[in-house]
Amino acid sequence: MNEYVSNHGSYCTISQCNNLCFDLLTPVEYELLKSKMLVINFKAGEILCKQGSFASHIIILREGLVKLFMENNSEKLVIQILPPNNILGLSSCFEGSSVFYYSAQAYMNSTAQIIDMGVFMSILNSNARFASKMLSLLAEHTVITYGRFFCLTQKQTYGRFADVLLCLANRIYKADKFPLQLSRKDLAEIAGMSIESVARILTRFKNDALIEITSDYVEILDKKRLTEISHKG
Amino acid sequence: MNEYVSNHGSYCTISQCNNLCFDLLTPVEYELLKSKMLVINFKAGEILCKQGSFASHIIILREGLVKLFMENNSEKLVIQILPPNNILGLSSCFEGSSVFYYSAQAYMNSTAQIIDMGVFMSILNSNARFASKMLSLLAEHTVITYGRFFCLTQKQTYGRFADVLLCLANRIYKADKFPLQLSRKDLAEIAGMSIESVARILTRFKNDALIEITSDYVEILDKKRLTEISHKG
DNA sequence: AATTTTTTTTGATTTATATCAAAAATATTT
DNA sequence: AAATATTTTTGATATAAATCAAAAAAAATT
Repeated sequence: MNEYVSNHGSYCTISQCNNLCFDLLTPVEYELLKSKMLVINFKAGEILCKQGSFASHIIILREGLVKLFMENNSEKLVIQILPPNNILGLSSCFEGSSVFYYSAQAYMNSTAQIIDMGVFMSILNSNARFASKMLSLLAEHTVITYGRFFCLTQKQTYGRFADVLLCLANRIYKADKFPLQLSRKDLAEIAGMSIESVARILTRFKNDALIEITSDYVEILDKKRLTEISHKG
Repeated sequence: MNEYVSNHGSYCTISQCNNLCFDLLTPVEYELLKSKMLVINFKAGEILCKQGSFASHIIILREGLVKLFMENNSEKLVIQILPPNNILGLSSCFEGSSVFYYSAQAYMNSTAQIIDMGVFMSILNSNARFASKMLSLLAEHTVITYGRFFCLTQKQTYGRFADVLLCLANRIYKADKFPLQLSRKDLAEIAGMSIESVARILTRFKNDALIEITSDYVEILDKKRLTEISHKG
């Protein structure tokens, strides 16, 4: 089995684009960017950008935790969960496009830098290394989306949920024991299943001593078996 | 309902990145690129690139039809169907990455230009407008993947299959009557369902006078209702 | 502290769709 | 043209997971 396949799980939800490389900008470009940049605080539950609305800016999440999702009248799909130091809106950077293709909502109080799209695009068109870096970030993000796409379409509930737990531990909280800031509803949404299924899987994982879960934290007890479950699907 | 949501169907499978903008290159860059470029013919069924293998090149499909897919031991997910004049491998263009994250296989005899990844990356790092254009192409591709992700995870079989038919008509063949070059197995794979489900849906659509299908062509008779089915899911 | 509201868990039922099995149709080979 | 192999269709059954319903637990409000 090749390395990538065996890593589907860890590619599942979280981007690792931490280095945003404003150091690639010239002083003039940096000043220009700063002059068109705002810092905004979002409260838990607030919307950072809305699917279908005019993509007038690029957003860099600096603190907090955010979900990207698509929705229509009845359905909702979480595309990705974004920890701090990730950029949001790159997929709207193409000619003829001027809208966001997903919404972003804060799970908790969050801080973001908001950069004017026009300025961002003009810098892209003048600074090759910066543009390359942004291509690189979008590529990385896209690969993560592929992994999640595979996970949600090919694996069944236990495998999907094992993936979610591993992602939370490995990518978001970077610890095997982490605070439980997400509700069963949030988890269900991320894992693409019903709330009841989440409850059932949690009880099962708990009984099998794979995890410990209380009202305020989760601890992964048997990462090896959880990874096996993720791979089996 | 916003415009994007109502367009999920048409975003479902096919990229429209036709203009590849080698005209953005300087003469020197163009010569360099050409010197490191090969043209290769692939027979139906042949593999253009293999998931997990070293991404030593960027591929531009010039003729034919290709599917991009991810697979593990037992499962297979078609990420996208690529008509001619599309670029393949941009998602491997990031630092630290050197592998393809999907495989590509030709549905029919196809022709592709193969460009050395090192040369491609070095041009990206020196030509801002070219790099911007590539970012733009990847962004467009990513948005299409989002649409397909939504389709495959949120819609059920009839909606998904209506989407596939509409995509074939609108994006690939650009006609309501088109040759049936894909087997039921191919269609099932694209729509993410079993072959038997495809057969059942086709009989149903035929009986309801939505389409006409023979051994060598498909004709869409009622695009409006098919679109409704796609939207309802 | 008692009451109300919300969230979570558990059990029973339903449903969409896969799988299994076999027949029919089509394509390929002899 | 006949025989064989493959693909497609149709029907019956199985299954994973959603939905429905209600109880239990936790959180919020009075």
